[in-house]
Amino acid sequence: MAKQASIKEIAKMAGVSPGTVDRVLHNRGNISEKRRIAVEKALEEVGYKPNIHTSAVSFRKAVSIAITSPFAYPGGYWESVFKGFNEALQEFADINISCIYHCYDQFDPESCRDAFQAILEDENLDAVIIGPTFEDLTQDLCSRLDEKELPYVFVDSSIKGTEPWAVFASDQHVCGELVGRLLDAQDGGIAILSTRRRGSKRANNSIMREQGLLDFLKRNGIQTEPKRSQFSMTDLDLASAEIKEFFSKNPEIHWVTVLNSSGYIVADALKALGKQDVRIVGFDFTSNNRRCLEEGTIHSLICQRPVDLGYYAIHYLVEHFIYKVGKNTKTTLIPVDVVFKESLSCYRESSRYKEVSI
Amino acid sequence: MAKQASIKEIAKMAGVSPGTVDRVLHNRGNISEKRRIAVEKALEEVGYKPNIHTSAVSFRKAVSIAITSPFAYPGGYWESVFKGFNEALQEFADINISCIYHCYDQFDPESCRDAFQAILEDENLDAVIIGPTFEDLTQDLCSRLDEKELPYVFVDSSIKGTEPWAVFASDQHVCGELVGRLLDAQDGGIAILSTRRRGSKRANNSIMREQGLLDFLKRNGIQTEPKRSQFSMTDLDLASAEIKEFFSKNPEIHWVTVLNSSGYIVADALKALGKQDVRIVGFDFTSNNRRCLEEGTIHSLICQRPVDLGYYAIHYLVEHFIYKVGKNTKTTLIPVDVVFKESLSCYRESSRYKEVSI
DNA sequence: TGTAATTTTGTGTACGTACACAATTTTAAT
DNA sequence: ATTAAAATTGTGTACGTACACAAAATTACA
Repeated sequence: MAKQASIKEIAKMAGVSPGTVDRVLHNRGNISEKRRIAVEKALEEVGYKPNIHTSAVSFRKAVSIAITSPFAYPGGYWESVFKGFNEALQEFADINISCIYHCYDQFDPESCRDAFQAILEDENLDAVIIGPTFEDLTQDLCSRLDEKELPYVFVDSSIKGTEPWAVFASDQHVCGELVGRLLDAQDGGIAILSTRRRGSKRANNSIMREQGLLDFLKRNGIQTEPKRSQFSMTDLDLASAEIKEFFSKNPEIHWVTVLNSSGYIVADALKALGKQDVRIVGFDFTSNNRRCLEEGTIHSLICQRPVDLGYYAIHYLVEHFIYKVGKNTKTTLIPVDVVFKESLSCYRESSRYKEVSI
Repeated sequence: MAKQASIKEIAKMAGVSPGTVDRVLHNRGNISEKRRIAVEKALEEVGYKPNIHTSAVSFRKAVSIAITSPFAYPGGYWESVFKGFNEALQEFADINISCIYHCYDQFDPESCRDAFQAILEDENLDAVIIGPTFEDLTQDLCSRLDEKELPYVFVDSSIKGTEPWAVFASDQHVCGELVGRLLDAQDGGIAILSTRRRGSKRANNSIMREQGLLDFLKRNGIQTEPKRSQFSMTDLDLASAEIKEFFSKNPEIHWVTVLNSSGYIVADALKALGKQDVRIVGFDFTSNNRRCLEEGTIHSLICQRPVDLGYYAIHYLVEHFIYKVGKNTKTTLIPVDVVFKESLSCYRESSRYKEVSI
C-alpha cells in the first residue's frame, strides 16, 4: 500500500508548479510542450491517480441529470431501477445532483416523443439516462444529444445506431438459455406465452430471450417447436379465459415461460384452474412474481438486478463528472440471477447488502 | 437533494464554535451540558451527516488490519475472498491501510493456534478479520481481542459465544434447501457425498447445508434418507476408486451433492467412468467446479459471492474507522447465487461489475 | 528596441472535517 | 479577593484537488 503521490509531489518532480500539473491532468491547454512532457513523465513514473475524496470535495459544480424511462409502477421492474438511482444519489449526497424524471407510457410512442422533447428543450442538462423502448424515437433523441455533446447512458437495453457513453444491461440471450435450463422440459411439452401488444413492436429483450431459449432447445436435442399463444395484459379476466382455453386445447403442455414480467398472470390463472402440472419460469423480481414464487405457482424467476442498473448508471456519470474522464464507451454486463422459493429470503435487491441485527 | 449542512453551519445555529460541534460529534467530552444540548438539537434539526469525502481526507491515521483465514489456494474459495480484500483496498487507496495475513491450514489446529498467537502478539493492530474454522480456538482468540478492545469481524461464517463487530456470511440453511430444489430428485435416489476428514470436526457450514437439504426433502414429501458416503480429498486415485465403488453398489443413485467445494472430484470420477445419469449439485465458483460446469458434468453450483465477503469486510472496517462509529453488531447476509452452464459467461465474481468494450 | 498582446506559469483560496493548541471562562483553594 | 488549576470554548492549520486570478515569460508588431 504505497502512499499515493500528490499533485504537489508530481509538480516538484517535474520542476513545475501544481497549477501546471493540473492543466496537464485536465487538458486545459495553454501549456508548453516541454513542461507537458515533463509532467506526463512524472505522472507516468509514479502512476498518479487522483484522490477521489479530495476530487469530490473540490467538485463544487451542480450536476443536472435527466432520466427517461417507462413509468415505474409500484412493485414493478422500473421501480427497482429507480430505487437504484436513489441509492446512488444517497451515496453521493455530498454532491449537488438534481435528477429530472421524464417517464413515458411504454405502449404509447406519443408520450415517449413528448418526454424526449422535454429533455431536448432543457438547456440546463449535464447528462441523460435512457431506459429505451422505441428504437426510432430513441435514435432520434440520441443524435440530437450527440449534436449538443450531452453524455447519455442506457439502462436495461441499448439501441443500435447510437453512441452512448455507457450501457448497463444483462445478456438477454443468456436469460433465454437459462429458461431452457430451468424448464428442464421434455420434447413437445413447451409453450411460450406472451402478452398481447397493442400495435407496438415487440420488445427487443424479449426477442433475444426467445432466441436464447430456442438455441438451448436445439443444442439439447429438443426438436419440437414450442407452442405459442398470447393473453391480454390489461384485462385479467380475459387473460384468464385465454390461458384456460390454451391449456384445455393443449393438455400436453407442462413447461411454460413468459418472457417478460407478466409470468404471474399465467401462474394466477393456472392456480385458479387448480392446474398444478405446469412448471412456469418467469422474469423479474416484481412483487407479483415474488408472491407466486412464494406460493409455489412459479417455479423460478430470472432476475436482472434492476437496482444495480440504476445504481451504476448514476455512479458512472458522477464518477465521470468528478474525474472529468472523456468518452470511452463501455458496456457493463450485469449478472443474471436465478431465484427460487428457497432463496427468496436471502435475495436482496439492493446494490449494497442489507444489514440485519443479530 | 437539499444541500447537507456543514459543521460550521451547525455551529452558527447552536451559537458555538465549530470545534465545539466537533467535540459533540466525536464524544470528546469536556463540554458543558448546555452547549451539548444546543448542538445536539441543531444536529437533529438538520439531520446532520458528515461528508464522507472530507472525513476521509481529514483521516490521516494509518490503519493496520490483521487477516486470518485458511490458506488461499489458486482458483479456490479463499482466493476469491482475498480478491475482495484487494478490491476494497484499491478503492481505499487514498487511505493508508496495511493488511497482515496470518493464514492457517484448515485441517491443522496447531497452525491455526500459531496464526492466532501471532495476531495477539502484534501490538500495532487496529482490527482483525477472521475467516474461522476451529470453534474453540476462535472463541479463545475473540475473548483476548475483546480484552484488548480490538474490533474484529467474521467472514464466511460466525462462531457462537463471540462478540464480533460485524459478520459477513450467507444463509447456509438456504443453500441446503437450494440443493434440494436443484437436484429435483425422486425419492430414494439421492446421495450426499463428502470429503473424508482427518480427525478435525465437520465444518459448521456443511452441517447447516445438510440440515437445509433434509428440511427441503421432508417438506417436499421425499421420505427416504439420502445415502451417504465419503471419499478422499488428498488422494484423487483413491477418491476415484471410492466413488466408483459407491455407485456400483448403489445404482439407484441419480442425484448427488457434495456440500463443500469438492464437487468436481465426484464429477471427474463419474466422467472417467462414463456415467452420465447422475446430476451433481456443487458448491462454490472455484476453477475446478467452473470447468465441470462448462463440461456439463456438474449440473449447477451454489455460490456464496466470496469476493463480496472480502470486499465488505474491509469496507466495513474502513468506514467505521473514518466515521468513528461505535460497535453495533450487524450481520450482513450475502445473497446466494445459482450458476448454470448457461450463466457461466455472465456471472462475474466481483463486487464491482466488469466493463466490456463494445 | 520598446510596447502591447498573447501565451505560459505560479499563487492563493475554497471545499468540510479533524484535531492540536491557544484563549477564555469557571471552579477550587487560599 | 486573589491566584492557580481545571474545565470549557475558540482558532487555526492540514488534508489534496480545482480553479480563479495574478505574475511572468514569450511573441508580435511597430
